[in-house]
Amino acid sequence: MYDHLKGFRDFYPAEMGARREVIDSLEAAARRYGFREVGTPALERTQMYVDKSGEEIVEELYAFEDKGGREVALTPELTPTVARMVVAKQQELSKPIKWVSTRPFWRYEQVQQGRFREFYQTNVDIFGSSEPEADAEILAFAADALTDLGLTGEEFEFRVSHRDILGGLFESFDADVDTAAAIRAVDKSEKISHNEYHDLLVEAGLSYDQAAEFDDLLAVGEDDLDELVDFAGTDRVEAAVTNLQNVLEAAADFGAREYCTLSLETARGLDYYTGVVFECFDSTGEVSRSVFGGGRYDDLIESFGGQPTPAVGVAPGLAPLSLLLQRADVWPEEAFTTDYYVLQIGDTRSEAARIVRDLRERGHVVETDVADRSFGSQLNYADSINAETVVVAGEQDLANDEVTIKEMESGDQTQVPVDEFPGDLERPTYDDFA
RNA sequence: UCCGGGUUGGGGUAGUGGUUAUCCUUCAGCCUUGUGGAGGCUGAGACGCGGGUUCGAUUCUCGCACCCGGACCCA
Repeated sequence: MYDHLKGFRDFYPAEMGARREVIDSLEAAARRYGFREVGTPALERTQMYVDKSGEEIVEELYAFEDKGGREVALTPELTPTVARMVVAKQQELSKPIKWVSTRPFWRYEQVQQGRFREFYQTNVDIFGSSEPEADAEILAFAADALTDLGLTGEEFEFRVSHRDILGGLFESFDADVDTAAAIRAVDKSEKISHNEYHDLLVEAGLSYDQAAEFDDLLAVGEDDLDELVDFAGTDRVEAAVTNLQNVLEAAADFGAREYCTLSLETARGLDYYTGVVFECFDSTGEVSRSVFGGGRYDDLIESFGGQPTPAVGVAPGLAPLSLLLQRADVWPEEAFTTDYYVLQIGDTRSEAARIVRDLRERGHVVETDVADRSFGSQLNYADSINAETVVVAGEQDLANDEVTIKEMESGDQTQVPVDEFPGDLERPTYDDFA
């Protein structure tokens, strides 16, 4: 017996069926918006992640030297890869570029609830538009994806913020602020105490009075964003506030506004975000962590050597999403369904196979005996796979040129002439012959 | 990397420093070449791995692996 590796999981058919339904639903929502699927490698050069995130990131990677002496890593995220792809074909791709991809990623990190070392994410990105409609389309896609899965506005919320509002406010203080550190402090603010939060802001360069003032500013209501403009008095903050308002207005037209809450305390830890950022939370708070997040990252493509190309995206992870779906009791049922089981008894393979093939041609899920088992065992198996209808192709039935059609749920059955099954019927069941 | 709690047949469990490790369920076969969700019989299947203490360890102890939480981190 071998153990699996920590943070790597096996999915058996029942659970995999539920996962498949969720993934298909997410991707179907993306396809309706015209996001096109891309396929991407599992390995990239380690240097790409170091350039984007710094040398420390190597500790979090499955990184190694390949047999050709290249330093490579299992992809921990998709963004650098799609950025690389955009840069490589920048001229020939028509804008905006709208891509979707569901895939595993790997990070060497500590396992905890909703976090594994191998995990699946659906990445959805738009490249080439800085318009608020692009941000709003990402929000609308995310909202559709969640409501398609059976969630309602009672169960989740998008906490929407804007990096440039935060950065612009820090800039407007008469202090030498380490903006990145200050934004990280904001990102942590909900998890730590008030005093610890202020301490972090002071470490980033504010005075205690300024920290308190900043804290008050962030609590501003959705209708009072202009107060921030008045306070800062800079074009940067004014532009950022206008942009955020425009995104929310577009989101209203796109049907996503009702899921959005202004939450300037939401910052996302990541350095490369530049504009609107948002995180999806469980409204009941039972799932304590952010379920997923997204936002605008306008500088990344340029930093990868491309033409300046604005970008905005979101990446729901299946593991945290499943926590939310299970909490809301809309995780798909983990059970098989089978349309038909064709039961053979005696040497009836030839006729049974004909029936099986006819039914499969109609697109149904059909099983038959491949283990030479007894009548009782076959029926038992048909029950275990939740077969809806059992077609008994037994010697005795065929001797009369008949088959027996049995409805498993009720146990009712009837005889049908073998050449009338399935006949012209698309999906014949017991009721058609009773 | 750190903190806490775990690990006994496939799943859920009882128990013990000493004969054949308990029960439920599951699975397979048979009763039943003709009827599953009922019953009977038979069978399969476990002390996570390694070291130490001991005459003897599933039990005590140490290390490791894996699991469940949490901290840090979160691309």
